[in-house]
Amino acid sequence: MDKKNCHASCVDCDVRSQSLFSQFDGDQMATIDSIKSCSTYKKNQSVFLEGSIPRGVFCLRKGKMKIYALGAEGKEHIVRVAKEGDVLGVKALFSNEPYIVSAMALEECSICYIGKDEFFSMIDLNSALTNGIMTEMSRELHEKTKFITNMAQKSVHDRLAFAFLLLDEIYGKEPINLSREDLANFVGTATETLIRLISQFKDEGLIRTETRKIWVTDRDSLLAFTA
Amino acid sequence: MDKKNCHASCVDCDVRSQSLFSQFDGDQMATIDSIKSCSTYKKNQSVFLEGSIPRGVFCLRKGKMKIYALGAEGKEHIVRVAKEGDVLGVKALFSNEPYIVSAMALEECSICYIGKDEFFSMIDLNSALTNGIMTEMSRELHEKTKFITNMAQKSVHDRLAFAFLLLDEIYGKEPINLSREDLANFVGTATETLIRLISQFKDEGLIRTETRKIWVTDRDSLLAFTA
DNA sequence: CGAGCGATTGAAAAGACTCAACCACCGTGG
DNA sequence: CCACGGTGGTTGAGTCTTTTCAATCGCTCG
Repeated sequence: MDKKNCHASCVDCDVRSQSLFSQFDGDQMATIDSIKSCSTYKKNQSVFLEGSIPRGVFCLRKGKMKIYALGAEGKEHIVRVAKEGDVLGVKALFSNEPYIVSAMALEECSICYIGKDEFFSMIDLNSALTNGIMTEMSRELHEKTKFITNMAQKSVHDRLAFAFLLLDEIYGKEPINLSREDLANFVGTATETLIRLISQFKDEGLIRTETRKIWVTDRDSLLAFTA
Repeated sequence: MDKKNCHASCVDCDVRSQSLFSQFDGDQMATIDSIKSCSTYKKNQSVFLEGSIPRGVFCLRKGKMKIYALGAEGKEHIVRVAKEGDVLGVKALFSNEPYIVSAMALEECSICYIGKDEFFSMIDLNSALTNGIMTEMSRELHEKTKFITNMAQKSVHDRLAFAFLLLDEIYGKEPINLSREDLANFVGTATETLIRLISQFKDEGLIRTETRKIWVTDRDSLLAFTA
């Protein structure tokens, strides 16, 4: 594994407030600090692979990751893009089955790791965490359900509009920064089709691009497509 | 509401063994019996509606239900078909948001109901239930993830093959019994397309039909499409 | 028996994919 | 410093899939 260790404390982790771990007090934070490790992953480096056995959870401190599955013919499908503060691998730990998705760093990432046993003992100590996980799971299930309906009924055009809105939130103030291929694999279409639609969206003034960077300039109009 | 009460006990409920409530002892079962109510729903009767506030959970004792969302232009998309033993509405209770899907009886159904407060006090009493719910949620999340990948990448033909396999398991020994329109709304395609594919599947000897009933006759070949 | 709904078929049009070629940028090594 | 090769991005043309619209069929339930 080609990753470097870093030694940062959860206490001053500026993404903690948005994460599952937001509800911990000082003591518990110290505990986490003592059991977690933190590594740096380079762009395109794998964090975990579909089919392998989960041994802990990951907390994304810095950077973006893509979570993807390999469909038929090995075609990659990006299930989601994870951002700072996201905790990955919790469900896999509960379902007690191998990963059904892979995770790869889209840019330089700083990722903390907590082993399975430690994570479960944290749960026993803090019932708020259990509730947080439940809430998180139901929220995610909720989102996926909507997503499936969208996927099933909408044209590629409308799905792309939806994807832009999602990604815009994930990237926050920064521009969306994905390869055309990744974008196509997120929307579920061919790269060429995606490119054609991108220029169409540009012509209509909905987005602005600069090499691979994309800015959403008209959220409302995009939203109208997904209604 | 046009539903009739029935007075059956969980103790001799023959689907309990497959449900979330399988892990209860006699005492707890008696408690549930005392707090639950049970009603009969006729075919095409709504059980709950998208947008309304969840006030409890439903346990499907007998019959099949469709769980669906309304997409753009009011087009129905069937998210799943619930069968005997399925418990519905747990996630909605946790996420504490209005239902994002509706539920309707596909045939005469017998459905038990447990109010929100009672359900949460059950959870407090039996931590195994919490675990069961977590496992259930992660399993479902797992399934939906796979489903999205399938949805995104596969042709209608292959999605239908996948749908037949799913439905075959849900219906068990009985034939799949859905209207062509419901089937189309489950697969995410137009009714006409679905009908054409059905006759194609029949020609290839993968399924057998009789009016609206469908038997899967060649699981292996269907499975090959979804690989 | 007749209305009406679900199922089916046909034909044409639209959407999306594939394949192939070409462009543009970037880093490397000579 | 420049030529080279490689990768990712873009465009065009043809083809296949899927949808749409329209018409017909067939059954069931008053």
